[in-house]
Amino acid sequence: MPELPEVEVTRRGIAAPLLGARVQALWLGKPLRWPLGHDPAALAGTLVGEVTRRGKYLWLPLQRGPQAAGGLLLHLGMSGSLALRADAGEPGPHDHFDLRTDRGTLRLNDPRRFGAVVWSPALDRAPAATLLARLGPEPFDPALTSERFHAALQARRAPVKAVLLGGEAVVGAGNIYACEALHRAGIHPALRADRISRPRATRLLAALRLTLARALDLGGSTLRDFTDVHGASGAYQAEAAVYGRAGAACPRCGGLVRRVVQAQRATYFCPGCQRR
DNA sequence: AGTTAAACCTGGTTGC
DNA sequence: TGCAACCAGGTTTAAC
Repeated sequence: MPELPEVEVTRRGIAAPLLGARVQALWLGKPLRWPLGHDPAALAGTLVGEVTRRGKYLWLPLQRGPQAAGGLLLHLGMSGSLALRADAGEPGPHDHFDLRTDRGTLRLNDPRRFGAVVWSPALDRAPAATLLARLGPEPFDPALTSERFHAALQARRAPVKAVLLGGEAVVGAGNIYACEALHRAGIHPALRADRISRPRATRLLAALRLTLARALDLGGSTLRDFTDVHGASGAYQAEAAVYGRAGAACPRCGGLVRRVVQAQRATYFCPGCQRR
């Protein structure tokens, strides 16, 4: 699930209430993608700083008095979501991490356990820096110009859909928003990235930004598991033009939406208005 | 070097 | 109804 909009919706839900919260305890359930890499008890008494996001990762900095105490790098994987509650109760079968603070419990629910919570001494040091090293520019970074985006596409011979998922030209798009952005831009998902003209690259970047911004407005997409920190579902999936709509009519041209498989992932597109 | 497949894990849906 | 097969929002790691 969680693509950039869902992760950002989550960040917005926890940043203010957790700023300055005092950590009382960390609780770990079943193993996630990687071990925490730190003694949970050693983090009790630290204060949470400002939660930030990079790509689909969240960073919760911790400090002990004036001293930085590293932080937690979180990823929601395919099925993860975070909840923040004053009285969280006992963890359920798919709850695998709690950050218990004096402002409530931040709880990770992740049925598939592709998610991760990793302690790192700093955002720019291992292991956090290693995990973030390959990430391309943020989609809303003004420094990501259409020139730079086009240049990044020119460097890749893979299908543009796969390049969007790769996150090197730009981060944030997962399977839903890559399909939706390509549809909005009128670009065929199988088109080689290096065959995309400057004008079309400009159009694709704009389409991606519009798609992600719209999803943010709607609280993200909820296919099954995702909810924001208050338990609310996203609403974007209801207005998806192509994702998950194989055989249905394209809202723009009325053609039939097709489902194909690219790089082991389902791709939905409209052959009528997405051109090579 | 660069692209592709396999791996991690659980549960819901589909089809025989 | 039962059960096997397939599918799902991601990303690292290993293999061509």
